[in-house]
Amino acid sequence: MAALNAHPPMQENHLLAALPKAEFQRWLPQLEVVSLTLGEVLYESGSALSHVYFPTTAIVSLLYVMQNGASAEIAVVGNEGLVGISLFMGGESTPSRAVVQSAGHGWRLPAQAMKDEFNRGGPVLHLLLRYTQALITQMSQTAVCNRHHSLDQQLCRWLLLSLDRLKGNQLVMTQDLIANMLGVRREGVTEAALKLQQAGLIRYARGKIIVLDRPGLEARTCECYAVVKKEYERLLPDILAR
Amino acid sequence: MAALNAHPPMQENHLLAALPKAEFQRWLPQLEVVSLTLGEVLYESGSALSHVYFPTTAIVSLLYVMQNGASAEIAVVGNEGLVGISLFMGGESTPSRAVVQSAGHGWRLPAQAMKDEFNRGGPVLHLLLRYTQALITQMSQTAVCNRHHSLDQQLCRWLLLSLDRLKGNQLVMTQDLIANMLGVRREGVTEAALKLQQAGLIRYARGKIIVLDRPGLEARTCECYAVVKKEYERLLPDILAR
DNA sequence: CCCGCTATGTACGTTGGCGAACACACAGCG
DNA sequence: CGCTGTGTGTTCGCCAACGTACATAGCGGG
Repeated sequence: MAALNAHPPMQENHLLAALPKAEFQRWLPQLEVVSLTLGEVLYESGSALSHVYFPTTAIVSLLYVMQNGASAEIAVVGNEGLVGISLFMGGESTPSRAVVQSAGHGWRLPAQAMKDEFNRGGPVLHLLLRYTQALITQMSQTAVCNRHHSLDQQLCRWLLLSLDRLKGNQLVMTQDLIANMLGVRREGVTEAALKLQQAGLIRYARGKIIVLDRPGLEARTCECYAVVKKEYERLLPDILAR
Repeated sequence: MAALNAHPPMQENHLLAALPKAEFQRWLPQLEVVSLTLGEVLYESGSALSHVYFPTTAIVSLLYVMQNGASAEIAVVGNEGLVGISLFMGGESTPSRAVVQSAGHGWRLPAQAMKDEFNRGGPVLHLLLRYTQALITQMSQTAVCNRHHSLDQQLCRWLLLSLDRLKGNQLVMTQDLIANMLGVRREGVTEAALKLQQAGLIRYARGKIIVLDRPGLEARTCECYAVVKKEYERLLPDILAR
């Protein structure tokens, strides 16, 4: 773990941190720090992955982009997880796209190293699969939320999910970006955000959002947020104990 | 495979059929034919699974039921797959419910047998994970579809997905049931179904739907259906070659 | 310091799906 | 044979989100 500390600006990735020592040692020589810039595409729909990414301070969205250009977020990945599960699930690619939603850093590992490690079986395999199940829950709940909940509620859910994956209480994120993730109009996000600001829950200006009252957001969001959060805690207790 | 033929009324489950001989022989003594009745709950949200199910002539919906009783379908499983992936993914349970959406039969296998086989690694593990990735795609696409597409389009998608998992061109399914799956009002389904009937694509009465013009449905549905179908074919080519 | 760009705010008519209420019609049962 | 329950059709007002258009306001570079 000393190696991690050798990169002071890097926060940990909790999935990496939970690896048994032996496995981590095997990976270490191949792990590489990368800077992830806003809007950067880590992989494209249908293309084979060259690396898997373990975000530390960055957040990555899994996004589906429709033929007409409209988009919808499937799930979000931060320092609790990894981007590129299709590598070990066996598909090599997915119909979705991975986009950096919040700039920062992460580690990356060559695809082959990940596959080799996974195929050894053992604890790494089980850890990755439990993470994948948590991710599945997030995707399912996104489907439910898209069906039944108001934009106001979804915005709260989205802010909380993002906040959980960052340190501090500030998000660097324009309303236009959020609208793209949620798959709604920018104007809709403006109205919803205004309500939250007027209620004193958040404050924002030109792409910076500061969360003032987190419990207030939790009170306004739908059940989806709690369902996902509890499922991550249930499936990955060793990881999320911060 | 002779054992399957020993049950003439049973159609195959393609996932079972794709198992290597040695593995199949190990499972055989523990496989049990079960009759699945409409509305039967195979597992409940949050409860541990006692068996995994391999539908043959039945269709099973993975459903999330909200606190207020509203529901939304996450994905659908038929003779191409299995119900209970959380067993080998490591979570033992999920926040969703598995409900029989179309009565029929299936095989079931005790949970422990599935876990033991999975933990041997090898081809069964990879087969199951590829299936899981296909299921993930279906879930993702459900989220996208819920966000962006009209009820008319979603009804077509749903009919096609169900049809793909049955033989023949008839569905036994009330509009009320469909509304529950899609998470919409029954009246909405009535209106959408009327349009399809008036266009000569389907014919229905009191819980029986007959598809007259499948290409017509495909022309009316959104891209989601094709995305999911292609991904199943890509990930499970050995299985879906009927 | 001003210009232009980007981010946010506002307004207007439109629409798809909602909730509720009720009409009808067929099937199966006693 | 008529009754009852279940499945389907129809209506009406309502509202959230949409598409479009345009207004303001801060920020950064020339």
